[in-house]
Amino acid sequence: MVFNAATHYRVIFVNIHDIAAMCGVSAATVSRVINNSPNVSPPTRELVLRTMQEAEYIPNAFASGFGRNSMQLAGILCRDVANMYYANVVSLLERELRGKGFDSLLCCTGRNLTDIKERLTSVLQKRVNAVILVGSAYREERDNSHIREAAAQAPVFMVNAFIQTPNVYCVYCDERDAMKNAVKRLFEDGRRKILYIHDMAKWAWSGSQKLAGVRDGLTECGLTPGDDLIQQVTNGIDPARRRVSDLIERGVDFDAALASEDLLAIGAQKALLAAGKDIPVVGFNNSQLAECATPELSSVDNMLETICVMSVDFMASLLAGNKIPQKVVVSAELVQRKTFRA
Amino acid sequence: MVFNAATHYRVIFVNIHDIAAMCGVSAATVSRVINNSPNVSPPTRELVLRTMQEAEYIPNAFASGFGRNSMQLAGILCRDVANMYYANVVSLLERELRGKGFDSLLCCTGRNLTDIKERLTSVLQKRVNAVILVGSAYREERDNSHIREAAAQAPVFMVNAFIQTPNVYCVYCDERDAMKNAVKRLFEDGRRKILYIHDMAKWAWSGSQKLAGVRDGLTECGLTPGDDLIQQVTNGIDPARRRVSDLIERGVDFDAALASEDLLAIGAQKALLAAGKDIPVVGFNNSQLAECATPELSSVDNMLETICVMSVDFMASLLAGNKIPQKVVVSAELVQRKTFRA
DNA sequence: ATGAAAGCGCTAACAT
DNA sequence: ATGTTAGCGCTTTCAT
Repeated sequence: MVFNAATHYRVIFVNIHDIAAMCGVSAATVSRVINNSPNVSPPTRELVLRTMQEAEYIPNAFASGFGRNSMQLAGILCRDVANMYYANVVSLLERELRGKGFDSLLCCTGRNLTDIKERLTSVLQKRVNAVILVGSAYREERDNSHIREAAAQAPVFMVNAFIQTPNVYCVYCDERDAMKNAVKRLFEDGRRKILYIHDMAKWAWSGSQKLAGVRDGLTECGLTPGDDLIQQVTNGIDPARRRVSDLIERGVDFDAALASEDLLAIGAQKALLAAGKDIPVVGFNNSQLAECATPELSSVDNMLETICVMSVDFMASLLAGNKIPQKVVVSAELVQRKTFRA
Repeated sequence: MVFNAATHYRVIFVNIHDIAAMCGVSAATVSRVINNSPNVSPPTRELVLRTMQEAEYIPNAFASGFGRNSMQLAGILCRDVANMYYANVVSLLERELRGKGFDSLLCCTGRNLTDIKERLTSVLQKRVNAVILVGSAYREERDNSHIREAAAQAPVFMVNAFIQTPNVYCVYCDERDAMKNAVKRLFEDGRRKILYIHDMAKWAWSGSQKLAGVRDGLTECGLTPGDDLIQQVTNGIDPARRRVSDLIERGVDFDAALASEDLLAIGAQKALLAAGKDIPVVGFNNSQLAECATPELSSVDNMLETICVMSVDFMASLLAGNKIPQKVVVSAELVQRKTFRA
């Protein structure tokens, strides 16, 4: 038994040997009962079970994991769960992982590379069965050696990002294609001057994919991507609103607004509303924010649920010794609400 | 060394003895270096450090925790991180915990009591140093024995909920008082028919606190809480919107709307906007949704950051052997935006 | 069906 | 300053 005797509370842990002693059997037998091995006689099992109950015995999961060399743990890294997008992903991943018997070690890294590396190490020290990297923020522009090194210790799964390197597996949404299609839908609706507003930081792979998609779309429609109509702002409702207001004031001409994130679309929407300008607005992520907007925002759904379910399925499959694809790409879908109907 | 040899990837774990052998020292010395004990000669430390680097040695955190009988882990339970409110709390808790050297085991339980109990056990099996219960959803109306039992294994911290029982520590916002004050502010603004819209499920302590606060406020202002003006709906924008539309259609008279959650306030706001009815609207939680609304929603801030920081500080303090209060209550604050200025 | 014993990777006395 | 040794709680051969 272990007495955890901090000054103001006291906890007694009874262990497998205590139970064994109480039952007059060996620890091995108790272990067999816990892991319901068939090789235990019904009466013995019965006795052990009852004793465990009475003694309020709780098996130590890590000791057990220690013995069998698997902590049944996945490390989930994201920039910040307070961000709705990541919160959604984490929620889905946790649910799927639990369904397969894995616990989730959550780690919010921020965007600082030094911190990220440190957190990666921290997670690997817990001997997680896999590390799951959420979002394209973990893909550095040039040097991804930290990910390669992590992958040397445990399989790495990237949710909505892609890096080609051994033991790293990626499931992501084709955001480039999604943006191209959004532009085309707006074009088909008769729009010829489409404003694209984004918050792409230089290092963001996802951001550059979306931007490329917008350019693809414009080109395919025979439009020229004017500099005025591709606007970069810092993330947030207000920066987007201010920028769009500015554009309107300056007399910049546009007949639709497309954004790289719902939050930005909402900012744009607010500016348009204030100016009495009624044109289509399309966001991205199809988050709850889109429904909160008035009028409700049309938004590109990047299939988070599908992606998360697949990622965890693949993880389990890999851990079970199967071969899995290094890369899976799923297509997005435009969810049409009030601000744009094709 | 341990070879993790699933079919399609291979991982080699080098352990403390490998390093010791490579350096020609004992494992104890390596351990000392890892935990930077002063009792190691500079050259030896140097050698060990270099060797660890070269061998890409990553200490096993759980083995170490095993040895010192503390996993440096906290279990965070919430209904669902996809909910912005919980996401916020989890984010804050994780940040604070990490700052104090604790990892976060995240567990989304849903609202089913059987599931909750199972998850509680699951978390306790990981020998967490503390379990943190987020939200009042964990306080059952009558039987809280599962929490008491958990508290027998590890200190339990409740974020924004309260149960009086040994080894359970609670930090929460005085939502009753907050609601009372919100009502009074609306009264002072000249409002006499205040609609309160909430989604209180019977078991929700937080919900009943808020409702009581509304009643307190009405009473103190000499108003009678008419049944028509206290409306319960299921959570979500649409239910709230529909209900408020109904009320307006039925000619129910009210001159302000107060809600138990921002989401409901947004629903109410949409109905009011559609009906061209311009009256104050006040939400609760001061979530990002409040800023997304148009016009921006005034909302009661329940001091999440303060609460989370205090909770983790207390946890660390308790684990360090100090005495901490079983209950701390903080007051809320009305954040004024477009929909209501006192 | 059950037990004995070694070992998982590390820490923490206790020696020296 | 360094090594030796005995655990931490459980799993897992290998016997019986």
